[in-house]
Amino acid sequence: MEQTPDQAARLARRERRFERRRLEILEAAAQVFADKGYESATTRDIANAVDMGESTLYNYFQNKREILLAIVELKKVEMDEFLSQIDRVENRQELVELIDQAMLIVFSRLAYTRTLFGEAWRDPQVFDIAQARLLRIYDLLKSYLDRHILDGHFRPVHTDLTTRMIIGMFMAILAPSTFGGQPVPTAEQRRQSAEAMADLLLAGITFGINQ
Amino acid sequence: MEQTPDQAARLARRERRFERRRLEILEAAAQVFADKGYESATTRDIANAVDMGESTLYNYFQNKREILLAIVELKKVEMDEFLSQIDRVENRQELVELIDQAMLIVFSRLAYTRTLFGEAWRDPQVFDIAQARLLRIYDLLKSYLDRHILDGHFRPVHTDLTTRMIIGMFMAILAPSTFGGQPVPTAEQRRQSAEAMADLLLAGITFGINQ
Amino acid sequence: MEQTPDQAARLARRERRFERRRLEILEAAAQVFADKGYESATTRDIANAVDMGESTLYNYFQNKREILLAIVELKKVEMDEFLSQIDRVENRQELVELIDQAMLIVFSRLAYTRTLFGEAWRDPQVFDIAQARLLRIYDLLKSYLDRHILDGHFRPVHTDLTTRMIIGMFMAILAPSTFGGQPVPTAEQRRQSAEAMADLLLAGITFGINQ
Amino acid sequence: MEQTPDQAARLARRERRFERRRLEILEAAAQVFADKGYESATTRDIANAVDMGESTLYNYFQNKREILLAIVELKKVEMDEFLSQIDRVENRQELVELIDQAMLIVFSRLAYTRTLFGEAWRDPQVFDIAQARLLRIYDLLKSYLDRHILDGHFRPVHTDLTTRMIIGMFMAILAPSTFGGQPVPTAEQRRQSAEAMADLLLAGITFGINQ
DNA sequence: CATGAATGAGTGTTCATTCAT
DNA sequence: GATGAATGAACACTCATTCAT
Repeated sequence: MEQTPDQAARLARRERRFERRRLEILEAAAQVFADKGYESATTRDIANAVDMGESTLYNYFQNKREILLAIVELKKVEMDEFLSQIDRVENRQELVELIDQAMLIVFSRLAYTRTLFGEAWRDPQVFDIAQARLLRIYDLLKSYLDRHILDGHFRPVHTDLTTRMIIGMFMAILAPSTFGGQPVPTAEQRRQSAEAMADLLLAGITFGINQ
Repeated sequence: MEQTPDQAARLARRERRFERRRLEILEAAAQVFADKGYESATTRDIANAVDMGESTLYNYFQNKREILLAIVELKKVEMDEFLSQIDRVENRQELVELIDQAMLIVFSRLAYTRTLFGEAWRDPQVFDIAQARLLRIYDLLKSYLDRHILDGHFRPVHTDLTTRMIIGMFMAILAPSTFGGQPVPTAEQRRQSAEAMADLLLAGITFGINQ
Repeated sequence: MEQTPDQAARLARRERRFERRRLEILEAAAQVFADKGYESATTRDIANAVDMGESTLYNYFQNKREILLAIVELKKVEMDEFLSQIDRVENRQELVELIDQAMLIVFSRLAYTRTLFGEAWRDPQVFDIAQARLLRIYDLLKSYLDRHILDGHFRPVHTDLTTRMIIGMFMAILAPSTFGGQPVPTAEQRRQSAEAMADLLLAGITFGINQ
Repeated sequence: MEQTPDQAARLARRERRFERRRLEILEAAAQVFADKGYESATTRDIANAVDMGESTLYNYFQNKREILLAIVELKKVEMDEFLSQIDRVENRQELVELIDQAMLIVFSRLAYTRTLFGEAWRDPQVFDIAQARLLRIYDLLKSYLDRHILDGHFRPVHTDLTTRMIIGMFMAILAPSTFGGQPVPTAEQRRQSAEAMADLLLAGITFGINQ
């Protein structure tokens, strides 16, 4: 009851150890889920991947499903934060840069992405999270479009549908690596893809930018 | 050895009955798989959906997996055949029409599509089928682009990436109904989406069409 | 109600056809049971072996088990009848001949024998039949021994145990072909085996026959 | 990394517990297989016999078949070791003793024997094990015969066939208890059987031993 | 905190048998 | 008499989860 400072330190360390171990599990589980899908992945698979006993998992998570949810909630903000930079995009070059960086982020956590979208339409709760994430991105993009249509930079397109199509274009570029088992593109290829996307996108939504 | 006509007729009828029943099962199973995913769907679920005994399924299919494969192989050609009409597309109006019809086809078999793409990245065999289907579409679109770039109708874009992005745009439009649980759009909404897609697409790949 | 002669003939023919078909089934089923064992053999296996529909079997037998019982009851007498000749055996040469013929009989229906002894200790009813058959043989042999001990041809051995051991010797010779998957011996090999058995047997149960 | 002694002790105890439990299962399963046969015996039967949950079995064995194989491999050597004593047999009395002891060994594990021979001609792998065991015994006996024929103690019989027949005689004596459901013989009956066998056997393979 | 052991509730699949045609 | 189709009752096996240690 006394040794407060000592105890507190010990507790904090324990806490950190606990949190670190939790993350290890999530990392490994994300990979397993990405490979086999949530249903096909067994708790034994996960335990093996973290190199711990199966039952030990239950010291860190209530059940298998909670692991899934923890994964998909993880780093939920990162992309949003990054994408808020879109407001600073003022020319083609900056747009290319933004797309390029966004791709990099996705590739840096392929397993998470695969898991998220792989289970989203099975599991309503996961779906909600995926939707929320996409919605955040959707909002950023749409308001960007709206604004620049207003100020005359872009043609008056149907911003709802267009925003969705932009996301579709982006995912189509990522798809081969994310879902198709293709290797992650090199920096050069990534840049090329970003250029192509900016090209298709801009030449469609701006007046005669190419002329 | 004689009664050929009678026997043949009986055999043919049996054959048809068998095939019809098989299709009933596939229809129901596609719905179940679309709802729950292949792994979570049980043979009991399927049997209930067709309103037959669980074991009766095995008179029509060797095992659960064969049902999945039969579903994803089903109607494999329909979309390809339709899309070959793209060569006849010569102006914006015809493009809108084509997109509109393509959407209609997808919506007419939502369960199949969901099942196909839902399992594609779990199951290599399903993946191959999905890829083959997409590749056929990809080829049709890409050669269309290539041709019209040559004859000067389109800007010289990166046709590989652009083709993929076009598919991405299309899927982004379908996504809410296909994967998001949203209701299938009305004819009006469909037309509006087709217009928006043609708009974004053409204004990007043609020279100064808006000017 | 009238055409008695015609009807009777037709009925008799039908009866014969029926009996013939029953035997075909038993023949095929015996082979299947011999190969796979009763439990592992399926009614489908049997139906395939007779080249008929699975359900057609049930026009000839009440159920799978009845097929087994019909098999093991079949030809139950043949060996008994043959062995009653043992009373006429008066010298070594005739004994060799008898053993040789007995082996021939067993080899002529390997499948039946395998089935009978294969299921005998699983199925009490089959066991009873097997036991009854062996008992009949046992009785014939034992009374033969008893008689010839009385008349001084044989040493006064323990006839119960000795009879059983004689049967054991006989089965040991048959075992490789019957249970071991070895090919049925040639006439020459059979004769050699019969000689060896007579040799071991006689030199043991007669006084100084070799001296 | 340090507490080696403690950890090692705990591990060893666990190991022993595991092995003990494995044996319990094998013991019970052997009985079940002996009673019903491998195919008819269910995993539930086995589990009930060991008084554990059905699924718990699978913590000790990969599948039902592995239980069978573990049973038939168990104690594979015991009989061989014992029978190597045959070389020390020099007179009738010692032979009787040997046979008596061999019977005792068989009776001490009736369930194993029944299971082994009950499945041997169904399952090639079990067959191989049964054959190997018999072959070992065959070799010991045959070389014993060969040797004593050479040194003039035995008549020049056909040693291959004779060896097999000896095994047959032995099994014929065991058969009632092993396969026929008869009670295991008393020590007195066992001795009597051994005497009878030695009697039949010796009087056949030795020159005038009775005279 | 870690884990081996145990298990109930399912899962896909088999198979003998029935029945309408 | 022959059979395709249907099915209930099992069966071996899996797996997430619990619990004593």
